[in-house]
Amino acid sequence: MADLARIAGVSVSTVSRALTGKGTLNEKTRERVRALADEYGFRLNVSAQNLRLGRTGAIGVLLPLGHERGQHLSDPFFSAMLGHLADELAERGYDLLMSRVLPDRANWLDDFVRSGRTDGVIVIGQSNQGAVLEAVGKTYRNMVVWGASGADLPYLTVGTDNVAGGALAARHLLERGRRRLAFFGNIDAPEFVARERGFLEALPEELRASTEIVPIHLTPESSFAAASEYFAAGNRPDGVFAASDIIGMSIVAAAAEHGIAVPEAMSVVGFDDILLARIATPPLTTVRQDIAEGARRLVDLVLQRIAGEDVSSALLDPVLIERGSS
Amino acid sequence: MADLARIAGVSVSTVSRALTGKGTLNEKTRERVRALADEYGFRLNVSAQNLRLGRTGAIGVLLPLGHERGQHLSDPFFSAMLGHLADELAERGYDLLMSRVLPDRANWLDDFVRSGRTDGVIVIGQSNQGAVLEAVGKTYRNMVVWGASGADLPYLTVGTDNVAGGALAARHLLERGRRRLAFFGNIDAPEFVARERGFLEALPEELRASTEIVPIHLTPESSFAAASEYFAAGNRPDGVFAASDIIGMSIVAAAAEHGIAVPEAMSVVGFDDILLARIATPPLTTVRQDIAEGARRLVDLVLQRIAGEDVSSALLDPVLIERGSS
DNA sequence: CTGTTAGCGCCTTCAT
DNA sequence: ATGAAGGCGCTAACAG
Repeated sequence: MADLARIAGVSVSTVSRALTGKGTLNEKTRERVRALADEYGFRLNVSAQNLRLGRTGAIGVLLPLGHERGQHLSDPFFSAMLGHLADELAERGYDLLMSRVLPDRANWLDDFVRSGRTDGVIVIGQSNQGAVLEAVGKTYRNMVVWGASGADLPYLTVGTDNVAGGALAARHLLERGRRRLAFFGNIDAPEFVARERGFLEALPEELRASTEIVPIHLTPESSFAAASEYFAAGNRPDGVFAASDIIGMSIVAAAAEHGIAVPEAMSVVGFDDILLARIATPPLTTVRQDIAEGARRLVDLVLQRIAGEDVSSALLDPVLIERGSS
Repeated sequence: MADLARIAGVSVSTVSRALTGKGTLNEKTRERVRALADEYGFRLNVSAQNLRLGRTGAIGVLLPLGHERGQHLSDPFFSAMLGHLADELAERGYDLLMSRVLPDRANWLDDFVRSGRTDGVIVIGQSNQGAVLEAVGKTYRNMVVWGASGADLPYLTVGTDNVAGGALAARHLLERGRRRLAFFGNIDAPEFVARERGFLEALPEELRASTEIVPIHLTPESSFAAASEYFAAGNRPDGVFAASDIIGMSIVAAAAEHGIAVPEAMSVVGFDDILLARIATPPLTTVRQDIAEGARRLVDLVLQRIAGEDVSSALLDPVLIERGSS
């Protein structure tokens, strides 16, 4: 900046005013300095600017991999979310600092927020880190979490109404005349627990008892293996609710291997409505989460918190999308 | 830092030395300062630290969306790459600054690298931005691009040998006795052009002329729509090479709708080997790219360039994975 | 072994 | 309308 000031024959503060557009400055001087800056390929150093302004201009997006090392980012749901977050943040002039974290140390989140690398934090998925989130949420305000909302959590959440989503799946399978039901899902993360609960609660009492809960991992390989094993053991449900589309697709593939026709002999309902659900064979019936809207809310909330505004958590409505698998 | 120095009764430089571990310091003083820092929840401000050190501690990962607005990040290949990059960078103490960019302005890349927000840049996919990459590559050194390698590009590349990959697909289909061939792919980005070229070159001359090139977009919906239209028009190839797994899965789905049995009546070969390829119905034969290795190389190269070392581009070998779709 | 000092590149109050 | 000066939070000579 000093160089440019010398070249333009003005002071550094004038250069600053010309390039940021802030403050009051003669229009001609401003134009002249800007032209010179372009000519010499000069740009303001954003890091220094941010240091001076007491901000970083970045929001951290953290993906805790607590329950599933392989899940996040291999699951199209999370990458779609990440893409939308990137777009939303860019639109508002913020950078997106991404971090996958293996929460081995209990203070991974605390370390991150106190390092001052970002102005706020969006955590995608509670995973099994509920305690950590609560602890940090009590003292750190600029944090929003994608996931299940809770009674009175000390942090903001944005998420789909998972209980309602589970109920949608249950009612759909009942309408299809299915009675031998099963739920496939990871029971470690609150989102999935809520889906299971909503599913069970919407069933008539006698079915609730007979419905099988199949604990499963969230990666394609392991959920396929688990489903395959399940069918190999002779289990023959006629209606399955999968806690994610990836699990749902794995179940369909495993069923094919065991000669179980979908949807004739067994209906499968997924969760998320990832883009691939539409081109699966057969196309997957699923409970849709509005990812774009979710990303928008997450960004809205964290920026409002940074601005010191008063905000509260958001709950999004799920929608059942009927396709060929049921 | 000044506060902590006062509390500990030492100077700020002593605090700095204690917390960074650099320089020489009495072990007792170091411990005392550290304990105090913990007690008061003090952490060094990474931004200020980096400003002083003349670095940012971050690498930019840019995804140009030139040819396909919807592609990147909805394609599991790119998100898998992103995940691996995040892991590799984290392991080396770097942050990952992610940016999806719609290259509407010609100087999107120039703006980014000169803003000084990152120490280096990894661009995922050349898209249709070859000219921009070349221009910036001439003056900016710390850039590595995932994609096709070129004669003498002024920037570093890491990528799969797409020509060899195309040839693998061609030979496989020939072995299966397929003769009515088709290639489905976007012909806008160099990676895909190279796959097509490798495919055609490996065919006997008479087949090369009869092979249909079907231009296609890379999102699941649009590639499904295009494939569906293609079959609806009465086309009946018996061997198809898809430029990506997503396209391949779309083709399988579209074929099912038109009563074309895969693999009996038609073999389909994809490209990438995304996790889902294994659980597709039928499981997808594909040309695997080693994403983890690719990410490692990308990070290696950009960090070596930053360190001023002499390095050169890397080309990875593709492998054919035979599964049920062929 | 530790303290003092001079910046990293920028913005902003206070003068003029 | 512009310039001078101080400082954001930190590190690295240079002294002592």
